[in-house]
Amino acid sequence: MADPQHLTPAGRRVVAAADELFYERGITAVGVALIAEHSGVTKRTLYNQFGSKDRLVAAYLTERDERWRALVRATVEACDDPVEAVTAPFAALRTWARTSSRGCAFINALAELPDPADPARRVAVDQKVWLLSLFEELSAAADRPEPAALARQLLVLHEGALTTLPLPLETLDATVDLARSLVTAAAPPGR
Amino acid sequence: MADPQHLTPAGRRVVAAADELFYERGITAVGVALIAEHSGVTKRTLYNQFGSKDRLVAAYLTERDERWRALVRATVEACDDPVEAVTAPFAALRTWARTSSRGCAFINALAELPDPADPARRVAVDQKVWLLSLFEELSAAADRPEPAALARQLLVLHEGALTTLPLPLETLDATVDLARSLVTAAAPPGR
DNA sequence: GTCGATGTTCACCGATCAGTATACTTGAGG
DNA sequence: CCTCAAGTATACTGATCGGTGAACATCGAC
Repeated sequence: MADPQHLTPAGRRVVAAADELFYERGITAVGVALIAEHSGVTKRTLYNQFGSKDRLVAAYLTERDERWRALVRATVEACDDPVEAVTAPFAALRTWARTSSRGCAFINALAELPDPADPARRVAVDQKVWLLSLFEELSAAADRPEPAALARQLLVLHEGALTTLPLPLETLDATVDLARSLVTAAAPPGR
Repeated sequence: MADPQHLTPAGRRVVAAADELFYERGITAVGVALIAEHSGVTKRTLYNQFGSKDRLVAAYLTERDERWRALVRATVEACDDPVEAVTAPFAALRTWARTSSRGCAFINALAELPDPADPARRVAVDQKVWLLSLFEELSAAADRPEPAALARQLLVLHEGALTTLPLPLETLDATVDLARSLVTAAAPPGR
């Protein structure tokens, strides 16, 4: 049911409204009635499609995750240089930030949903694990030594830039520069 | 009213209960009745002391901020070497993380309280601004060139480590190492 | 000995919450 | 023509939410 391919047109509009409202105003603070209203759909239809608010939240995070991964993949594939590709997620972050001024939706979800059994937590944690292994793959492909350690550093930088986004501190450019220098400083071995 | 010095004994117990419950379970998810119960205080007393939930939230964040700043200051002052002192907030973070497995309370609060006029947002933003200028002061005192740029990098690293804390990724040690190398790599000028 | 601050007890308010019941409409496919 | 799925309209439930009113207890200070 979390698969947007299997959703009806009304279901897709519900997820779109949930995406905007949950992200902008917070998950707990937004009621299902408001989402139904914004998507031009009856509350009954919403429940026929998703069954519960928890599952709607999971669908919201899943859809956002898929959009984010698609953007990152496209940015990576647009890079000719494998060294440049390692920092492609940071370039994607700059694009992403234009419409996401409230920080990371997944970190925010973890903040609001402390229950370890909540299915939405899986989605959020999986996203970070995915990004970490992507950094590692890209580092290895760019012939960096110790790609795992570099990937950890890049992930922390990425999360730092993402979470300071709602703060008026303008940290994005400085972070991208630092990430680039970390990657280039980690020279290929045996030169 | 947010000053813990002016609080009555009952008021202090309320803040202590709010500190635990708001942080562990989220601000919106925890009702005032639950906080009153956990602090052994009547809901009436809670409202006599704080007036509204918003103000209690602000008091909770203020108290947590003061505790955090005191820890950082103590850690900084325990350093003999001014270069080592620049990364003292990261050492403090390691201590802090032992009791804070749910990430940064201030980032979490920003996630839950999207209203720009919310007084609690000021507290959260001010904390990050304070940390940024502390990094800058310490960098300047350690004779680093471009202390402002270094401070930005350190803040992003710090927030990255803090927000990945609830994730099972073990990023803290790697982050502290990277922070140290950034500080030592920024050699004093004119040597 | 009284007075004000601190706190308790407990009932109460209107609003909102997630979720459900029932009956009706619409439109495409066989 | 009929059927079935998708969706609408509306009213409803029980619980919980933040917040209030009013009367009473305790106790140190002047």
